[in-house]
Amino acid sequence: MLLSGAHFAAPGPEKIMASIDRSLVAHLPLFAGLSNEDLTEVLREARSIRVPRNAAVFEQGADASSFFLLLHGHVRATKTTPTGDQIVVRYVVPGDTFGVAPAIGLQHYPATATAVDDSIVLAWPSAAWPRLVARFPSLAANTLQTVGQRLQETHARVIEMSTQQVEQRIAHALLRLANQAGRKLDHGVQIDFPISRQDIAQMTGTTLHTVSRILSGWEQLGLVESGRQKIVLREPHKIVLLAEQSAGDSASRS
Amino acid sequence: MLLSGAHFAAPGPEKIMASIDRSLVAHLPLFAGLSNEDLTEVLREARSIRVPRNAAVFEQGADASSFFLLLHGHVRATKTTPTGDQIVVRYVVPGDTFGVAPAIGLQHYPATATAVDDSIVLAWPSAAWPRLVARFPSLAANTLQTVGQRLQETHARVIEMSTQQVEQRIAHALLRLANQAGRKLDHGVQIDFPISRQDIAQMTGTTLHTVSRILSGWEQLGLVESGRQKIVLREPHKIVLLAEQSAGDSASRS
DNA sequence: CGTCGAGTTGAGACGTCTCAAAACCTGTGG
DNA sequence: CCACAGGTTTTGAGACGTCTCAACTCGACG
Repeated sequence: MLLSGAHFAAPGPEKIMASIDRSLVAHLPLFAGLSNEDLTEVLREARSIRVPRNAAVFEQGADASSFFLLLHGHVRATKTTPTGDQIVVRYVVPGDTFGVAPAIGLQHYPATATAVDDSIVLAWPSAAWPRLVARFPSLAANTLQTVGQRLQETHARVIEMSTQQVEQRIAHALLRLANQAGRKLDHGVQIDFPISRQDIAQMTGTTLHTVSRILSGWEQLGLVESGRQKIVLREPHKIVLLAEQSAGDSASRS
Repeated sequence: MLLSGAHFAAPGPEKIMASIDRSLVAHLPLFAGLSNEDLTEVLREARSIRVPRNAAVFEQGADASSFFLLLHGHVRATKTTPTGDQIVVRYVVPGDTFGVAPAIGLQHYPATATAVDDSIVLAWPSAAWPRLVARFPSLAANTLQTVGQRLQETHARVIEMSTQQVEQRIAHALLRLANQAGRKLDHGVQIDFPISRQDIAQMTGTTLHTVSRILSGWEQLGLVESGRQKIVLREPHKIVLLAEQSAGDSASRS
């Protein structure tokens, strides 16, 4: 399962030969501390790839042949257990690195990355990592910071799952998504990519049924407006209150 | 809340002036790729500190003045939420780094570290990190790998909490602890530091009551032998089976 | 127009939590 | 050396949140 060639032939991601727009990426955390020339040198080794909606960038367990930076679109990282259960690890937003298995010493991708939107990614061959790091040590330092932050976020998720009930967890998840990928509308904030109840269930450790019930409830109260793979937060502030609500104090019962 | 001085005055950790035994640490992942002289130089900046049982190495939210390497003993890292809920992030075993907040760009410790055993730690001042990394880039690369691994482990924990029920999660937790800190006895494997039902509950996202009930059940079946802050796995293999058991297939009902 | 994925909703089962009380163990101070 | 104090563990009983199972609706797309 190499990145290029056969694997990408079927669903259709394709290389784009245009040179990469440096102004788009220069400010990213990954490249902090690099000069303009350094950046050019780093980017020279990357290819830009179009990934159509619902196509996989890489699959869990496959050989970690590349690491990536998302330029445009949205990518969902999921893990599947031997028993077939699946969870959503995170949603990748533009500017994020992902699939950094080579950097953390993994031979194989620990998750599957799927474009949920038509997306554009930069891809470096894994072999480039040690070379680039040797030449530009701040790449390692920057990536360390990023991975450290993700570790903190994942701990936060563990805490949520340990101490909060489903409604609070869903509220948190939606607020996080709205912050990362919210599109401001006049009647609220829309999560700017297709997302199903199932996806939310896999982010919060519950079932799509429970998610559906809770969102239906919120819709009744006018907190959200949701449809097929679409969610708009109409009252973000009230959802924040829901999220912070501790197990004891329940709301008015309609 | 600085590391030295007043903070450590009360419970009694004390500096040990003996030079650090290099043979003990030379093989650790953190130091991979360093020459003997490099190692000497790195160790020169560290102090060795004795931390008595139940004393804190650092507190969540405190200024991240140092980062650490555990030489001897065991340290529990915990996080407390604003509402007072607490979870166990992990148990640190000898050879592990911890409190690496400076490396991942955090100004304050995201968790509290408490010695559960009389322990000995190496401490470097935070200010040393950028200097050491500049001089020995493999430190950053090695730490990146370590943090990456921890991220994987934490994801595994999220998956467990999403897909398994309490009994399986406890089984997994105990097996992990036994692997990391198991002392082999003739009648089983003992977890080699004091650990309460409460601790296990905070590792697995449940209550001490449920942990107690389940361990009592296991004790009936002869799988474990447990007492006050003590657990011996008598039948590790059978516990592995329990851990792998999916939600559907329940055991024989006595 | 039929099919299929996404969402909704009800009813009941079940695992775990909560509340409560008691027994137990261990280190400490009288 | 004993008794007490405080943390740990056990166990019961009932409440409750969420899952499971099941059926149905809706809308998009070929």
